[in-house]
Amino acid sequence: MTGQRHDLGATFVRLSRAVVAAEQPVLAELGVEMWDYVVLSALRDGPAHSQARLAAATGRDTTRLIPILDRLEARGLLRRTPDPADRRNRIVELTDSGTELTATCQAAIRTLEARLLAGLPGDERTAFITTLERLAELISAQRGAH
Amino acid sequence: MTGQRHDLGATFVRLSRAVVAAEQPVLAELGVEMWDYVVLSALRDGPAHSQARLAAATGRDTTRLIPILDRLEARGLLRRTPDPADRRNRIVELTDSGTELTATCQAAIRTLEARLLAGLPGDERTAFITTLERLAELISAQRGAH
DNA sequence: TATTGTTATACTCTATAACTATA
DNA sequence: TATAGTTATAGAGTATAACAATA
Repeated sequence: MTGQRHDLGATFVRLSRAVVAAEQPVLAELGVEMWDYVVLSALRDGPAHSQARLAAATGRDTTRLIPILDRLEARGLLRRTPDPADRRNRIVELTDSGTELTATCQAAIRTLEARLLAGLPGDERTAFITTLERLAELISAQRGAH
Repeated sequence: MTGQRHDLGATFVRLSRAVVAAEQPVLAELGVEMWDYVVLSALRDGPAHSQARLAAATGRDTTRLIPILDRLEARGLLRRTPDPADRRNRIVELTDSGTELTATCQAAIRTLEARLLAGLPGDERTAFITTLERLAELISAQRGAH
């Protein structure tokens, strides 16, 4: 008997919805949808060697990823080039303008998050973030082992 | 610059999906879907004075709630009775068998959650849960004030 | 007339299954 | 033949609008 008041899952879902709802207008002002941002962020640290890998990294399947990539490519934010080593694969990478927009978005998101977390004392906040990240990895690992 | 590695929203969404995915088979074994469980849980502490309130409490709108209530009522897990004071309203409450099943589900969910959290040291775990609940309330309040 | 619950319709999102090209 | 990407179709989930009962 832990005295937990709510279910963990319900609380996570509730928080997710609240945070996403708060983030959407911030991104919309930059002309970016939530899933655009997820894809751009996934490419921030370097190109994806195939669309399949990018889909796995972002939690979408390949078919749902395509219209997003189409849109972002049409806006000149990323490039899809066939991999010379295996021309079935498309290497996906940010353009300069994509890198710039991604940084702008991320800064805006971080500012918002700081505001959302402002009600927590500083040390509690950092401890929370640390545990949260650790838990996300732990649970992902458990699922992987299913 | 906080040194956060991932976006808060992305981490919450990732965790939500992982936890829900883990919970679904546990509930399915009891013949309960996720949204059934959300509704049953909302009624655990007492009847809802109208379906509209129940919808708000569970984050569904009234139209989406109805088929769920139909199903649970047909299974004899809850009752919808017109409020004598205003017969437009339906009071929704668990039957005895609904109360029993809800308790069984909740116990199963709590067991699963304990397993998911088992990788965290005890004191870190309780601190995390405390902050999580507090943050959920904080952010809900901020949204309410929009 | 306004509101609760209900039903019916339309729309969006997601998943499944074919199709093209490379290997 | 197998795989990456793409396109097309079908299905589930969600939202919008009309309807009946009550106030």
